Amino acid sequence: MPELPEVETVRRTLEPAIGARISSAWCSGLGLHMGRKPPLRKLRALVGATITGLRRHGKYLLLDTDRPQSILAHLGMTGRLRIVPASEPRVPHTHVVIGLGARDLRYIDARRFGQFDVVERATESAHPALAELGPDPITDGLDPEALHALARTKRTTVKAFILDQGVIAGVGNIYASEALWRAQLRPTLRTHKLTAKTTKALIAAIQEVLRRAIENNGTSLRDFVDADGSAGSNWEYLWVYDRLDKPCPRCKTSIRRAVHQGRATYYCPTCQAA
DNA sequence: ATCACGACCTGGAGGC
DNA sequence: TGCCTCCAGGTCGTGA
Repeated sequence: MPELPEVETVRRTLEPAIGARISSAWCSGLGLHMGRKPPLRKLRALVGATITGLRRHGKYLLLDTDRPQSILAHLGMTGRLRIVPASEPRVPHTHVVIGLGARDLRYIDARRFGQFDVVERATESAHPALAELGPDPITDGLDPEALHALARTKRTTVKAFILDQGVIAGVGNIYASEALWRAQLRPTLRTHKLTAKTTKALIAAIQEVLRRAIENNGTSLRDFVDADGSAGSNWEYLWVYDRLDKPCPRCKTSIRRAVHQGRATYYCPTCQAA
């Protein structure tokens, strides 16, 4: 579900939690991604700490505290972070509850593909989840020459390339299709065929697609909501994703769907010819 | 070493 | 109504 724009939307709607003091911690006891359980003892050790900031890198969210530790969260496919009154009943699949006085910060994740951890800020860049991440296209920017050089060393497709979190952090399956349509590149194009010019166009397309989605508070195709429970509106603005047989907004050809590496890809067979 | 695939989970949608 | 199959925004380990 959540790609960079959705995580950024969550980050922004969590900002009212800055300044709040952690009053309690609870976990369901069930494992999340790879069966790993959120670290209840480390979370309980943060009782009394104050939340001082919220950062995002790619699809990862970091909640900083006034201690040397930060809380690391990844929403997987169905993860949600919500701020709700502490009196509100827990919905099914609630896996972490961090009490903030009268409010709770709750992590809810039906499929349990998400991640939740406590990290030492001083060494966070060595954390397995963060160590291999590429640059964040919004906060770090993307260097055309570096990306072009990397593309030339690979034999994979351009779609797999931009989905690789070690290359670019934050692009997921929806925005990969959208960015490739915007850049007019065939998803199956091999990366070593990218030129300096098409690499630049690809970077511009990725950034435009992500920025536009952030402006629209993310894409809610099925069940994405922000920390206040609101759905994003970017689904209204998708050019190709989930638009099988609908007209291409550029040339009116029917949008096609193909499966690459087990993931659905939507594209225009006419104007994504390169 | 690189790349593509299946597995990990649950729920919703659609067909019969 | 109910059962069955398929599909889903992510990531990792496996085996080719």
